[in-house]
Amino acid sequence: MAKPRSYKLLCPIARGLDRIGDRWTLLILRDLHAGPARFTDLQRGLTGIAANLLTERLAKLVEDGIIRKTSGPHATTLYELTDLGHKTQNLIFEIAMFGAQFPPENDIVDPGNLRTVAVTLGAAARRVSAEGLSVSASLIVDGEEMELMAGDGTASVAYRPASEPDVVLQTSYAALMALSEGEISEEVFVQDHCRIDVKVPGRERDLFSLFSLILAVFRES
Amino acid sequence: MAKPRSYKLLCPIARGLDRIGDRWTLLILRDLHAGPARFTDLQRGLTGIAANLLTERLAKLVEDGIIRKTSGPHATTLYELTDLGHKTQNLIFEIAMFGAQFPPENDIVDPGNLRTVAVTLGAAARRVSAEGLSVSASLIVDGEEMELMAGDGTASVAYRPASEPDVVLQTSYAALMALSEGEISEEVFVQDHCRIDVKVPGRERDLFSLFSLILAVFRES
DNA sequence: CGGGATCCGTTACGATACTG
DNA sequence: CAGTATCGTAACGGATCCCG
Repeated sequence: MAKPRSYKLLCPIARGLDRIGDRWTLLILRDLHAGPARFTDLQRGLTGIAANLLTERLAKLVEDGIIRKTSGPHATTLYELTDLGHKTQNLIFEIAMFGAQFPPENDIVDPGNLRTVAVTLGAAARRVSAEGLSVSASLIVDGEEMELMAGDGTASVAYRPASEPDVVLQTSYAALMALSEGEISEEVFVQDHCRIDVKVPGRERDLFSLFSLILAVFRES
Repeated sequence: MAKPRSYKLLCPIARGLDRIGDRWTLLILRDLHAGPARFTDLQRGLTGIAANLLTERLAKLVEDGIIRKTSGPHATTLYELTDLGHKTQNLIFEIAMFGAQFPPENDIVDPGNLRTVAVTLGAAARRVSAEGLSVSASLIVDGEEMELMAGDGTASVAYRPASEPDVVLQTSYAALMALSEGEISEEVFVQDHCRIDVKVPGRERDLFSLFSLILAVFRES
């Protein structure tokens, strides 16, 4: 496989970049933070990464002990983070906080799935102090289901259908990004860009509060 | 300058990587966290980055508002972080924490200066709870002077000669890395790999305590 | 000597096509 | 679904040259 480029420096930053600094690598890890994924899940989430590159990156990540291959249902292969891989959590969050300060390109290409959304929201949710909030919500973005939860002072987002949600909130990726960019207010978002189905009356207020807190995480960057 | 490669994704992580994800870019920022630097300071600290690449990276970082050019003494040009650039602090620290877990390559090339050391130590020092410690030390690594301070519960490292140090500690880059890798103990480090000159008796104990705390930051990764 | 610009061989990437 | 193979293009790396 020919040895890849390396900085060959003793510096821990350079050593880290030698493992995760290649193009696409951090985005692959980003998607895996949403949970185990198949080759094609990753390929779709990364919008057009060449198959050979994805193969190469995955092989190197496995070799470095950052991810591993496992067997999923129907004899499929799944990739998942190892303990070492999970330690990129904060790192990826910090990149997201930094990157959120820059405007997007003019010609955006849409991802084939929304693992990115679950991961970004999840990273922010983990920083939120959700004291006094209690809600289990199903967040459906462009048809993809995520679970948003708050309780015991902490909040989290998972990339999977919610079980017994108090509130079901449907929206679009575009609206969600417009909200987080500050292009639309929370009021406009709720009024014009959401379909909300309250299963347990009153809990929608906790959901809105949680949304505000998550947004605040990005603003404070 | 031909538009550079971009992920063209809306994801904040991808947007961040579009600015700082290119090869060398994060290492350039790393060195600038030690303070303003000239073109050649950076070139030396990065051990063999091609001049055209450094030029290109610096231009893009300036364009994105992450660094700026200023005038130094003798009509020299200096590069320094903007406010936006300073926000990469945590990001770089997280990479260092992650990277410290991997072994170095077999054939290491030595950097031309030790900005990397000041930045890495400084990032760790900032996380330390230095309650009860008070010391101002001159840390001289392979002849390069840094200032290590603790007081008011916080600690810091600066890439500049110390003014009125309580303790002067001379050591080598190799010994320092062996210590942080756990290859030698703190006792062996102090005994065999340091020359210590105590100006204010007793303060050397605070310095050793501070060293222990900084090392602990890396171990907990 | 500091701060680049230019040139050119090598390597990595990106797109498409193809296979078990 | 999960990759491999091929190939044109873009980026990198090293060296040389230029200018104040």
